[in-house]
Amino acid sequence: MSNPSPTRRTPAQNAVLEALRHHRQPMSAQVLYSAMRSQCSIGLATIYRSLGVLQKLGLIQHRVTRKGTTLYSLIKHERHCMTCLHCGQSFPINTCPVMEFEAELRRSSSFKIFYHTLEFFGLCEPCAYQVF
Amino acid sequence: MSNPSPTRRTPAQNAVLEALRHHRQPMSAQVLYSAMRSQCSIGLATIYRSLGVLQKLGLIQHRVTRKGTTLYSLIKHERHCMTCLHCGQSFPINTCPVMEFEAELRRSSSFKIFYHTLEFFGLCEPCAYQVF
DNA sequence: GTTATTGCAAACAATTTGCACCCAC
DNA sequence: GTGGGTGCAAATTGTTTGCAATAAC
Repeated sequence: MSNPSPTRRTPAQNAVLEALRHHRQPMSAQVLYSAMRSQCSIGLATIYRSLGVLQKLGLIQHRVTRKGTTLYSLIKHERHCMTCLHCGQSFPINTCPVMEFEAELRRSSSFKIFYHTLEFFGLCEPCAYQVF
Repeated sequence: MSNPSPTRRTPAQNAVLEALRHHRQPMSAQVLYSAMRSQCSIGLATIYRSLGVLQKLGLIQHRVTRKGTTLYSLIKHERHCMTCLHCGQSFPINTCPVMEFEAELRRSSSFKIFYHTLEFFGLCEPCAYQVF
């Protein structure tokens, strides 16, 4: 649960951040690994460790896919979605109904909020028809 | 991704449902396993399979913890939370700011929504102080 | 009797940990 | 020289799959 308490930003952390900035979309650690691998030399473990720190710095956000893979991205591009429990496909939602609530929560609680995840689950039209 | 298309409710599925109903709180497959094990004889794989089907029937919901474990519970007891990225503790939130949005989404889209998850991430007060 | 369900064990995949090496200060 | 940062490989953990035995209808 606890990474070593960071002192300053390390080269690896910067590299990971840069990669995320460059690719502009949520990526898993493993994908980051193969993507960065071609450029510099970095270990998978280091990527995981860096992601952990960057998250605690409030710089990146995550979401967990249906298969259990964690995707990381720069904070801001909040994009929520509806995910089908059958085919696993995710359909993006372009609005966020939680912004105001989050602001309110920030004011009223001592918890330091960086980001949130919102996901709807159910069946997409084809699957709803097909499954039962 | 895809379980076999269910025909009717199986004994195992009913047992899992009953266990969830009885324990009244989100449980992982593994915990369900050891809990049910003492009562009846059931395999872990069967539990996973049953959970998958029950989910598609719109009977249970899930959320993934910070450690990657999936917790299942009966649909309704929606309880969202704020999770600390450092210590991993989750603090429940008692209201849900998404209900109305979900209803709207149901009307406007052909996706069949069963439930949603909402989670805020950041640092709890002690950790925010301690980490940096 | 045929088909779907189940349990077990093996397989898988994502992530974490132990440890030696190395670099910066 | 000391301490944190890094890479590698091994270990861990949650989940899925293959398959033979079984139960349901």
